[in-house]
Amino acid sequence: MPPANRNFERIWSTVADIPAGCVATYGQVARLAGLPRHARLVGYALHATPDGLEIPWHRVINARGEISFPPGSAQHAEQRARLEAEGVVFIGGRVDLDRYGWQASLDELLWKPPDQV
DNA sequence: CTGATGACTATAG
DNA sequence: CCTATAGCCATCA
Repeated sequence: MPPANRNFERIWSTVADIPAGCVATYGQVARLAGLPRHARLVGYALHATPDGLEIPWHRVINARGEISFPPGSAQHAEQRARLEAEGVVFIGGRVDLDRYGWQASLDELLWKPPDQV
């Protein structure tokens, strides 16, 4: 169990707070998780998500509003399918972040387990 | 230990 | 729209 797992837990927790029908960028998740400038770590954390931990990973996309998986890959197709199932519309392979971007409310940010505050 | 890699971002030209 | 640069961190060879 690497010590870095603590950062990963924060990231997973933040991703879990993303409501259905919304999307968040890697940098946004990192910032809300208390890890600014660590967008890359978010991607790595999601990649290293342990089996059994179910989080809405598909609601995390890059800053351009596009899926970061290579087009044509199974993961890309699955992520897009999951988002579209939640009502997210893709235009030209991109999502309108102004419309679907998650804007965390104060309540959501404060809604964290005591040991993480 | 060192260097490369990755589901990244922001800024600048 | 593109490329180049720099920053950041965990993991792996």
